[in-house]
Amino acid sequence: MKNKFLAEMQSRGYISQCTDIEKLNEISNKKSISGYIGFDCTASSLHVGSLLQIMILKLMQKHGHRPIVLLGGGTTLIGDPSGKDSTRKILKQMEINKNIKSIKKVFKKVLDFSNNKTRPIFVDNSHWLTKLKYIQFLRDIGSYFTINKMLTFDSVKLRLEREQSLSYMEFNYMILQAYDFYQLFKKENCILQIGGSDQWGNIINGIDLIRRILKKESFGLTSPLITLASGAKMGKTEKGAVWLNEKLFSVYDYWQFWRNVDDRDVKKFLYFFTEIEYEKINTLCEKEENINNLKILLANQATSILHGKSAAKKAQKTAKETFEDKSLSLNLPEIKVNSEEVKKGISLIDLLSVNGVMSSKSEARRAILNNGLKINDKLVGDIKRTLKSEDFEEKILKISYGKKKHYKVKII
RNA sequence: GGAGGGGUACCAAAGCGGUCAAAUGGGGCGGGCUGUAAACCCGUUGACUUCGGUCUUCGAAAGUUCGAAUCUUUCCCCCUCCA
Repeated sequence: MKNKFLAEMQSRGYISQCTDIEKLNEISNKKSISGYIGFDCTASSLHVGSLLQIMILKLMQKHGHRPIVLLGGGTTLIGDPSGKDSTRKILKQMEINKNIKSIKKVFKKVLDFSNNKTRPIFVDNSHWLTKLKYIQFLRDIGSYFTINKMLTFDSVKLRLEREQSLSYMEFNYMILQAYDFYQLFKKENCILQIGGSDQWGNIINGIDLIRRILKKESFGLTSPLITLASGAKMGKTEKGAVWLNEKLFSVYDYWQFWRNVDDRDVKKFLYFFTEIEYEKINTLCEKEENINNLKILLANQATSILHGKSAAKKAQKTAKETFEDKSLSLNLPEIKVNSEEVKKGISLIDLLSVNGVMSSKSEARRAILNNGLKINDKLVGDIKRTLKSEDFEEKILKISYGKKKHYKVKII
């Protein structure tokens, strides 16, 4: 297992379980294979929770394999019960289509489309799922599944044990996902399905189905659940979920997210979320004495992968100006005010609550009273503080909320 | 279908007629210390406010009372046990 796809997968810590790693390794070393990962389309963007899977797709490309991205328009209509206590909210077809379009953008940016052999394929399972005929499907596919077995899968078992309701609709989810794999196996010669560790049961079902109908072998592989040193769930910040789409989570915030990871998670994240070679990471971690440099490296690499090099550089520059030089970076998030209002004086509390920096006036008041607000690095302290022309220098001023949230206020 | 227990703020959980915007813990936010880290310590955590207060909140609705998260009725939901 040298220098090849699975070896790197393993060393980077991408593998939790695999149905038959020896055999899969043998095959993937001999020829180019296709593997797929399905993504949920319940939101208009994926978040960092899905980033590991995306990195796996990238890694497939690196080793000459072809990734298939399944944007589950069909299965999102149903909702995967895995790892959920209650039924997910059901989306309309229209919303799902919008989400798929938006989610696709991320893959377009991250994956490589220049190489014919490894160019990713996008598929939407609604193409085949919505055309299914109920009776036909029950006879052709449903007959291969026993309720006895289905009841033993965690996604179902846990719900039943907790006496949480599980609708018949959701109960069918695993069959549909199995059918997806079957379809992709037939259409695209896709022999591998990858997913998060909660997908193990669903993946196994697909493999079984393929074996039973086509008498062919296929493979399943799951990635580990990412755990943080602090025990918290990965991907939460003061700004909420870490989304991959720029519109929902700015490049600067994304860079900051990586810059701020716990010391104990840095090395792991370098393996997970950068393309730096495994050995290189090891030597870097050994040699580097200031872990902050590794965090900057992580932030630059991870941000480059998603938003491109120049955007990452810009974010780093903004961070440097803001935190190291303590100056006002022009790239900070901007709040616009108009010059007429400035002449009259704008209430600081109003400005912050209206622009979403604070969720309410009370919060703004509290922040000021707790010495959490600064204008141009000077403590505010007075809840009646207004912004006047004198506060601005060349029509610009900086407001800081806490140590990490900085905004540029600009007169227009 | 029968018997019991319960629904309280972001979460968990106390309160069981006025002193309750509601104990306590977790989480969040801010401050201190630091390295934009962790740990620790302190403050804060419904909204609005002319900072005097005012308004809305304890599953939903109606009622008793000067006064209800707390009592009554109906309804909805959840849990445990029995059939």
